Amino acid sequence: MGKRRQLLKQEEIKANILNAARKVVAEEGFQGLSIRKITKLIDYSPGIVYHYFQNKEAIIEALVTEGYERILASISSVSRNEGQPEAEIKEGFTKYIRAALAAPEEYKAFLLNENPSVLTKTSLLAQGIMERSRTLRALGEAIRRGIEMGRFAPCDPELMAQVIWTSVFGLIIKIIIEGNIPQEQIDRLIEQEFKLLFYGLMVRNRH
Amino acid sequence: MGKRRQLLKQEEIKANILNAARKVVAEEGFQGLSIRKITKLIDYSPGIVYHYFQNKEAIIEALVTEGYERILASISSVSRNEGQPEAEIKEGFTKYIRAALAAPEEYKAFLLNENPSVLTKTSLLAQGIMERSRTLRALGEAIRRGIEMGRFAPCDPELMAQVIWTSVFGLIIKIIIEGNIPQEQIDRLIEQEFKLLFYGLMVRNRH
DNA sequence: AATACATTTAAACAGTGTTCAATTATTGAA
DNA sequence: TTCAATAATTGAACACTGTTTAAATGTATT
Repeated sequence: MGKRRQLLKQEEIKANILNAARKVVAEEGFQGLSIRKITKLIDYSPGIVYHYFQNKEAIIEALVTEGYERILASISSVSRNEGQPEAEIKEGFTKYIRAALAAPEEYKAFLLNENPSVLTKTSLLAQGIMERSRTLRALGEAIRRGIEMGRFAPCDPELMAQVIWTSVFGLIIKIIIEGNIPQEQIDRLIEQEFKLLFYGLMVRNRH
Repeated sequence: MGKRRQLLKQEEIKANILNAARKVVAEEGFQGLSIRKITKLIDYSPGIVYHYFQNKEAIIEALVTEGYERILASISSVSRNEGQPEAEIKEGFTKYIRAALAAPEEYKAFLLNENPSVLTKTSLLAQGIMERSRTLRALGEAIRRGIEMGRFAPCDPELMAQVIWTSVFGLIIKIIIEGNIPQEQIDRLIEQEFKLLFYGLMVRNRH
């Protein structure tokens, strides 16, 4: 039956739809995306979309997931720097922040989940939460190690991890929302953020 | 001509429209809001809205501004605690956080400005930025006072204010997005957040 | 070639925001 | 009170939106 070929073709058309969607979003943003615009771009009739996607949200979800996965991938590329927990934490989050800032629309869309016509709170949110908890665990362990090494003051590592995550989170959103912040100031903000957080973590009575 | 009465009536109808809009939003959320639903509720025809508001966004903006103004009002009620900058900062932000969490939809909508079909980046955003910068200034001054009093380590007060604001910001968004976090844990998060931030601010060599 | 199956379409449905000429209600002056 | 002017309101229309579905087309397999 040539089923393999058929499957390939299906994937091809799915990709075409997503490509067209990407194009529309790139030009008019998520709110400018419509099924008819997509199908006009690939010379199909509107109905076709519903043979390859369940609905419009599924398309948006695919696009957003794409961007968010790029961000998540940047986390997993963080090398375990066994020696210095501060460096590991800082490096990891800096990468995360930069990745998030590189795909602001998708990051925002991901956050705005369950909000005005963006996403349903299904797979993507679940995935994000899972991935976040994984990051939180890694962060918590790094803090725990810092405490054991005597670099950080005694504290609840998991709670501290949440607090740090939260701060990073706010930093990203702030930068995205504010928009047009010069790179130089972004760097300073990141630098100061970690400085403050690490000072807060570190044991007292140090230089 | 009874112009005063006319003005009153206009305001009355405007209020009716907004009330109806509030009702729809309360039941179906912002994405469920439509002009026809509003006018059906007050027994008018759809066109009437455009004699009292420029467009749908103006209605949404009015609703969101309302919620956000409540939040901002909570800031201005913070008493200047000249003696203890930490207490002043903590009290102020705690109030702000609680107010934001009390009107999560509006707070989110305000943030999501320029995002999917929520708001235009006009008055509201400008207002938010102004109000924020005012808060930032107050926060910066509190930090400066803390430094002068020898409680905080020397630093750039304005930059530190931004960093702290950012963290608070992240905390709020996190709690709103996550949803269904027990009050008890929210309190712990707030408590820890400030603990970490203040530890970071405080001078070294202290108990 | 005929049948079975997958793909694609066109049209329709119910809804959206918005505009505008026409209608109705209200007002102030004669 | 009547009449003209003005303001308020309507209803229909326009150009969209997402989604469904019967019908038509295309494509393999027997």
